[in-house]
Amino acid sequence: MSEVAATGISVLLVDDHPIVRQGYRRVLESQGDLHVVAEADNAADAYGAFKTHDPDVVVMDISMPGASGLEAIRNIRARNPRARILVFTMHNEAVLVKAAFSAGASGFVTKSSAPSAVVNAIRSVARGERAMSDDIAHVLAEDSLSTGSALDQLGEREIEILRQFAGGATTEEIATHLNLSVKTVQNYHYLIKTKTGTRTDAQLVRLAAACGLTKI
Amino acid sequence: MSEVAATGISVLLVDDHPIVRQGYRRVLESQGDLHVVAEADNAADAYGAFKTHDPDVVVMDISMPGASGLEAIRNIRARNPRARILVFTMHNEAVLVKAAFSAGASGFVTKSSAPSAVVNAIRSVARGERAMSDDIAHVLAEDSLSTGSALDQLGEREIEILRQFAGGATTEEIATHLNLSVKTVQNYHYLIKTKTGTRTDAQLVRLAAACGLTKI
DNA sequence: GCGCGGCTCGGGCAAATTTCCCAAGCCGGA
DNA sequence: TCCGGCTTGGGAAATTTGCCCGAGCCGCGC
Repeated sequence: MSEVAATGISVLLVDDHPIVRQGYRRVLESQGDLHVVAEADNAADAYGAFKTHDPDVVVMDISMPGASGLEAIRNIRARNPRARILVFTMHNEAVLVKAAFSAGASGFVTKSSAPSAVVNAIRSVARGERAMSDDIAHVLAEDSLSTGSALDQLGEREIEILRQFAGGATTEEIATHLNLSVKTVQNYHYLIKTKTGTRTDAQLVRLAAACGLTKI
Repeated sequence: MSEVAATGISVLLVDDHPIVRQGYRRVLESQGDLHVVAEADNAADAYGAFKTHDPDVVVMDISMPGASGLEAIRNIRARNPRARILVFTMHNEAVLVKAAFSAGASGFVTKSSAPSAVVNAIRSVARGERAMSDDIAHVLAEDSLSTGSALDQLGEREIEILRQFAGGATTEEIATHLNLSVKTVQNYHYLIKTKTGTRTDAQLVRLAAACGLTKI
């Protein structure tokens, strides 16, 4: 997998939409140096295909049904820490980006990017570099100026409150469950949002779901 | 636009992701009889491109930022009632399908469909037939048998606002996107919650996700 | 031992949002 | 034509949020 220059770059495509995969395949293979050696439409198959084909780069949409794409990244990296994974998705939330990188992704490119940016990102991660699209860099820059870190920064209590909140409980219900004052739960709610850099309850729910804290 | 057999089928591609469009273009043009004559990444441009190129079929993802894709369908059909519009999206919620058809779409195909099903759907709508992918037919069938899902009671505007909200947008952002007052969006928010019987924003997000209105 | 920093718990208070009720315009169907 | 539903918003009370603060507890290093 290291002789990139001589053999071109082998790519594993992971996306849950068949025609999207086929479209990417054609775009990538028209480049000459990029070769799609396998496709997968879910996290489990992605892991299997990675074991079989050992591609230079995995291009993966992390918003797939079933298991979390982040989990797939973790699995692949656990098997081969040298694996290069380029996340390619329509989401551009800072928490997701950070979660992807900390899960072991080498790059993060949004589908809003120009096709040339995507293929360049693939080449970059194949060379072992980190890559991200301009909009993602912007999101992360904004985020680093305003907020702290993602879900790992949360304490036990905060995790528990976030779980119940994302599960649909009201502030009062959480307070009752945990024998806290409503005020305390409200403060935790606020603290969790600032810590995770989410501005909306909906984003918080999505984050919790993306991190496997709650299932939808 | 009627001499389809002699000249092939001209297609206008509407999707907000550049590389997705480029992928579709390659898939469609490899078919021989399909020719992509224009692309657009938003509703307004789609309408302009339709006026300019008068394509046989418009292949459109209705989940675009800004104006509703349903609105774009209506605009195009208002200009030319013989326009053939094939909705091509990842959403498979019955309310969305029904809304698209009542807005004037000729077909509805999900991105989960096999590429062959997509190109066949394009040929079908070009012949003036109605087309939908198997999963959409299944969803509609289920829907017609059920007592009504939670989202069935929602109007088009409510669906759009719910989608954006569940996607993480704030009330003000939604108001800006849709050119409404914040107050109106707030009222919709409240109305949606009462109609769906949810008491929490988190429950609303989960409902939207469960119905395929948004993905996590 | 002692301070430092972290988590946990909550008060306070202005600002913002939500909740609920209401009205008006528009449009399609009976 | 009238009724009902959708869409758009105003108004006012109720609630929550945003951000500040202090207190108790516990581990950790000096």
